[in-house]
Amino acid sequence: MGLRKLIAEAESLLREAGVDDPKIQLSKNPDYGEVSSTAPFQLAKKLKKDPREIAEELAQLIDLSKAELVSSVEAVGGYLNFKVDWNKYAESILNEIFEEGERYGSSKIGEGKRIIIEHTSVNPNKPLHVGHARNTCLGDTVARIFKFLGYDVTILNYIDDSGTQMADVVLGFSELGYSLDPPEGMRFDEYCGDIVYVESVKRVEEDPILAERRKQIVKEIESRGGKYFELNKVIVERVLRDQLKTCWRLGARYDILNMESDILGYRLWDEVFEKLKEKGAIYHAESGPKAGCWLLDLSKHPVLSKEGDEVLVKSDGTTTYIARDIAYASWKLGGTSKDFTYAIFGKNPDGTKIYITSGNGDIQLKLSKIEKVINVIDVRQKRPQEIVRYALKIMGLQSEKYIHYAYEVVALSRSDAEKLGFSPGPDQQIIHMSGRRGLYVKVDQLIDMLKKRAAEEVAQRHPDWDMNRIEKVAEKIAVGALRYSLIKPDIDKMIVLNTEDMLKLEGDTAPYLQYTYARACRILEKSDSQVSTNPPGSLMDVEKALLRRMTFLPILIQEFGENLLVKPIANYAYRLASEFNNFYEKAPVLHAEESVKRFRLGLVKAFTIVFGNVLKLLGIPVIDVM
RNA sequence: GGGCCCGUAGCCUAGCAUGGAUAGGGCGUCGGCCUUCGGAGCCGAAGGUCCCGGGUUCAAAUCCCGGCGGGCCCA
Repeated sequence: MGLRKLIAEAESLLREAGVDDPKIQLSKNPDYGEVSSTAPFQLAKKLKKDPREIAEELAQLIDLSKAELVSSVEAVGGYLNFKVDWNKYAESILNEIFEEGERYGSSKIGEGKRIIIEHTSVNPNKPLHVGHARNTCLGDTVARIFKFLGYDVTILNYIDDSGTQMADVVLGFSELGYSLDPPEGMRFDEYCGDIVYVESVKRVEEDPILAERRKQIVKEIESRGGKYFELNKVIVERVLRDQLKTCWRLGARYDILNMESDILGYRLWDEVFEKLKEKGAIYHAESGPKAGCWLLDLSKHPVLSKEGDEVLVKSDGTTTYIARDIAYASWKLGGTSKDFTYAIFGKNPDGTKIYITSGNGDIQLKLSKIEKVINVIDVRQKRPQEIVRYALKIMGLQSEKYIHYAYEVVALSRSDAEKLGFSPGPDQQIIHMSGRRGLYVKVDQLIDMLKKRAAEEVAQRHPDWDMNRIEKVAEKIAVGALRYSLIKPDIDKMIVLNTEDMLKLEGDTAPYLQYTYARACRILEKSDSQVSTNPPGSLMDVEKALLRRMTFLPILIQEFGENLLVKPIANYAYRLASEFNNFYEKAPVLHAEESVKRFRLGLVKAFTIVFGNVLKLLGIPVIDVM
């Protein structure tokens, strides 16, 4: 146990010296030791003394005779800085890493508990664009980390197969003469989204007769019968199968596909409706513009009360999107007596089964011991998600477990919008993507661009490689690059897509991380010496820095359990790679004297373990040779 | 009109939740390092009113209040 042991030791030393609740922090600068305490500042107030004096006194009081890792405590300007015996500390860190291996950084905190994560959830009428990819990559990464924390993770993908967006494409195929066969070389999801959907939307806007026809189609799809319903089913499945190819390419996987039509079909809403009525949370409007509708009473909500009540059932008896979402959310929390039945839709690349809700299915799945339900949905859905949560609370469900994992959208830069044929206004710095207008950059399109760029680099470095090998590596580089650039920024910040910048493979990018890993592999490959965890003498600064960084991982992962943030881990990956490259530059391994060489090989080996774990958590493909 | 989020060098960004010692990086610019483990690398330089103004505190990029600018949601 490296860092955690050190912190525990420093705490206990301070406690023995009489500090009740010693605060320990990581030192910012190696000159201040490994960990420090600001306890003297806290005590200064109570004791009405100079913190510098208190620090001095505490430093004197601390008894180091029982300390294992701490070698000295120094008082500097009111701080207490703990320095370690680096030879012991290094050995302790390396031993822990080698003992834990692939599990290094993981935990058992989630054992016996389930986390449900819904992500992706793209309407099945178009291909995925980069905005969707942010959702998928975030959701998939969150899932990977929860799994590492020991949780049972179930991944849902919600498929809205029965809205106006479906009627648009059904109309295109049935009334506007589009064939169900895409043009040569084009995938069905792209054909459907890029051509049929965009054209259909345009025509409906221009032609009231088509608009009327579309309304009929929506109704028929909801009624679950008739030729439009059947046609819609075909389209949904074909698009969905194509969309999943993109998701898999990004490294994501799914357990269950929840069809919106089945939420209707299984009448989950009826039960929820009765419950809400019982609780007096909904009422039937008798007059006014919303006469005939059933509304959710929001008057007691601290914020939403200012915006009026929310319609759940329209005057024609159909449910709103939010109503269905409340029903679906109740199911996720185990709050409905009815449950879906499933059929098998297919398999993930890792061989695990993907289930799909189905009226004809005979498979039952019981999702129990639910700890959290995480819904990865962009920030524009904040209000509706809050309404859902409020309704759950009224129904007596554990709404605090229902989490809207909100992230900002991906927008287009001026130059990318222009490339797509859009003319931005003079002051328009960002342009929002739009499926309806066909204004978006597709995920596969972007990965392919990255791949081409990466392949050029690989080919240059390995003139002896055949195309197949180059392509394989280039694909991994491209996917890593995209995932990293979508995961790394703060979820509260909009990403303005700039494909030119994105094609760079240097600096703070995934290829840099992958390259660093490959470099470390070369060293291990070229050596046949024994690996040692025992430092032969005093350590170089770059060795200490690398060890220090490696020992942060377990605490970092533990913190994820509290803040659910992926960004700090992406950031950590970069720092760790950077420390390794510094080490690589300044501390020769293979050409060092034997005992030094063995220890450094230990460092390199440990690095590949820790770094490999981190890359896997982030879904960045690990490459031995690139 | 109401609510939410963002604002750190030319550009992008870390740090903000849990206040602490000289605000870290990356791109770009300029200058170095391949007869030692892969130069997708490393080192150095220039570049900062941490949006503005108050407040809390021994201590504020970080917490609180009020503005400004941008984005979003609702009406």
